[in-house]
Amino acid sequence: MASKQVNKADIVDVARRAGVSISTVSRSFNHPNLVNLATRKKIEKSVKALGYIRNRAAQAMHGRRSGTIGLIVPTIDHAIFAEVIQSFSDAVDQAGFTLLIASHGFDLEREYAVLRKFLEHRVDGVALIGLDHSEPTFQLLDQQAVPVISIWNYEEDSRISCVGAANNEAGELAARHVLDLGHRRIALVFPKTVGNDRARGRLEGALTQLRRQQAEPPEAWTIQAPYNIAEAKEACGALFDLPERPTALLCGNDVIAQGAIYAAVQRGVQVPEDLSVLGIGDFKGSKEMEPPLTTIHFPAEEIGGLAGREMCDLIAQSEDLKSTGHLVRKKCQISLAERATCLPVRRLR
Amino acid sequence: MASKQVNKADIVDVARRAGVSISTVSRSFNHPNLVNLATRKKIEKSVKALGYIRNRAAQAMHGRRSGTIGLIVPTIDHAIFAEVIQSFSDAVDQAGFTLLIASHGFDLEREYAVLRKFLEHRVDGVALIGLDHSEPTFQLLDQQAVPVISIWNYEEDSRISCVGAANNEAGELAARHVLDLGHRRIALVFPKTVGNDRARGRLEGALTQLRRQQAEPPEAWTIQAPYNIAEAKEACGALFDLPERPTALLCGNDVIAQGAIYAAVQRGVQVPEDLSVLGIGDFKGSKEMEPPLTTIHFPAEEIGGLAGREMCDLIAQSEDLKSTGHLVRKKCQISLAERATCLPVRRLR
DNA sequence: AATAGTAATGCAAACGTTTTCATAAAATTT
DNA sequence: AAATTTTATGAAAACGTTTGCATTACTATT
Repeated sequence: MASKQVNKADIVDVARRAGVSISTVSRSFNHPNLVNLATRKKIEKSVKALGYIRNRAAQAMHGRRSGTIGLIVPTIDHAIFAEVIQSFSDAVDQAGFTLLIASHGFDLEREYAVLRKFLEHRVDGVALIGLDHSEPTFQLLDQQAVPVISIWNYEEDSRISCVGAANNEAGELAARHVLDLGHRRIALVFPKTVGNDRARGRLEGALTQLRRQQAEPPEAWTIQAPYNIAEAKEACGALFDLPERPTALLCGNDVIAQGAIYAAVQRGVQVPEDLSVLGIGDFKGSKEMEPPLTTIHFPAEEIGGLAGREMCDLIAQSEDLKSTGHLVRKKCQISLAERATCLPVRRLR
Repeated sequence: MASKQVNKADIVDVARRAGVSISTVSRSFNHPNLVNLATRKKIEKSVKALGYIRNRAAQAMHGRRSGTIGLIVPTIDHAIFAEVIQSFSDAVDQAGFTLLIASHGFDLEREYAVLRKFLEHRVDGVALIGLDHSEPTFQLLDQQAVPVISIWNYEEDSRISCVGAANNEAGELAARHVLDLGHRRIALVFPKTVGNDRARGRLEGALTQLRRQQAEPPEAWTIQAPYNIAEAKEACGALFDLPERPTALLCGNDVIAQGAIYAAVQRGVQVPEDLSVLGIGDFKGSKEMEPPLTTIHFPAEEIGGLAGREMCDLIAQSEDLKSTGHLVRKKCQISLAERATCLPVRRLR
């Protein structure tokens, strides 16, 4: 209530109060070394007194960068994305950028719409999750020539720059582990794969490996579960109620694995004695579960951080526009985190 | 590689190509009804052909709103914030706003810095978590007269608008429940309370209630654990190794409760038979745990959504500046979610 | 047929900066 | 002491929009 005609101070006011021209004020922000120390002090004082805050929108209008980066994710509200968002955010924050975030709920058309919105705001760069995007999305990115990076997936022939891991390798690694433990009766629980190259890659990798060793699961043992504990628990429950039970369960991610384990506990199925469960992802908390979850470790924090820094580099490069549009691709290593939910299969019972 | 002199199209180009003035083009975007249908079509065609994307930075410069809202959270990477961020994001998205997000890692000075950054970007509104903020933060908000809302906490005499629940009530409710079950040997595990009014409120509420019934826990049974499964598990482990063990454990939030249960499982302590555990928050997955966690339900989604809509209203009001700066406060109801981790205390053994 | 409205458009100022160029003053070199 | 370089500043154009005002061409009213 106290202040009423607030919000007004602009660079002109600052200049007037300091008794200098606006050029000098602007310069004292952007190239302080070009202005006399005494003048700078006066300006600083004036800024303080007026509560002046620079207007980046006005700066951006000068072909200067907006200082923002847009991040588009399927959803914020999942352990794994939250982690990657956090580390990406920290990385670009450190470089002085401000992060715009939007989620599209696994809908590629909404992704396109969000991208357009971000471009209206003149983001300096765009980050997306995964490599599955609609054709219009790719075209828009190309046409606007905005620096772009894909997080989470690595593919050697990706259409845009990417920082991530190879999901098919994760699937393979997972399958190999349970096979190595002697399992042959293996079930698969994966999320829907359309428009989700992460899940698809993992599933394909796993299937390839299983086939190679003649352990492809029957139809009834390949089930779908969304990325969500409650439904995963339910779906796995149904699987356990089948007359024939597998000795090992390969899960598309740790959340599903968690659901599977809860479903098992509920039915008195002992993990790992009666059933081995393997996750993929190694989410926060997976290590601390009881029993600690055996899973494929994805270095989410590393991926997010690396992607953030790479994004900033890409933007810096696009500045001096000699950048011939070469793509950068970084592959992060995944690894098996052997913990307590997998056991060698019991000798022929 | 195909496109090189891209990125150029501005409103002038569009106007030229369509054979009209820029005013007309601008109008056809902002007040379509004022321009002839045929002209509009021509303009539309020109826009498509040139791949023109409006520049919001330039719009914002006209005193128009920037179309952005800034959300500042302690951290993105926690179940509870992720949920509230998601619903807040959805709500403001729906109203056409773009969300700027930054985290401060529970550091109130960084919070101030982030706020400044957001103000440079001329966000139309700011949302913060909780009501604990530094004095400079409050002053800046006041001085810049930017619409602001606090998410998560309700306080009837809050300094800024707020949408949330009363954390002290949650603490009270939690304490009352275990007391009602007959417990008297009750331990408390809470996160650090400095700069965190959520935790503080809960702890105070719980203590008040316990004192009222002469069940205040001894020093050794009031322990601190960060908001993090691994460390919570460790801290609770230490508690369980004490010679005297409580019969009930009141946890500052569900993550800590989860950690506590894991620590118990690890030591063969049966929950709920040997130990009742009560969480606060009702995070995603708490219901699905085995055993399902008894906890105080916080309607995170409701709070986030409500806050988002309220934020948009606040912005709309500040437009017609008759808004006499009155605060809005909304209290969301919490409730006890009785599930399986609490049992009445055994009769005098 | 003259007048008053209305609809559609254009012109130019404004928004808050940055930056190029010009200039004045001070410091350095001859 | 004159000439040159350096340092510090200001004036003004530019960035891409929106919008108030002016203008023109119709349409409806008398």
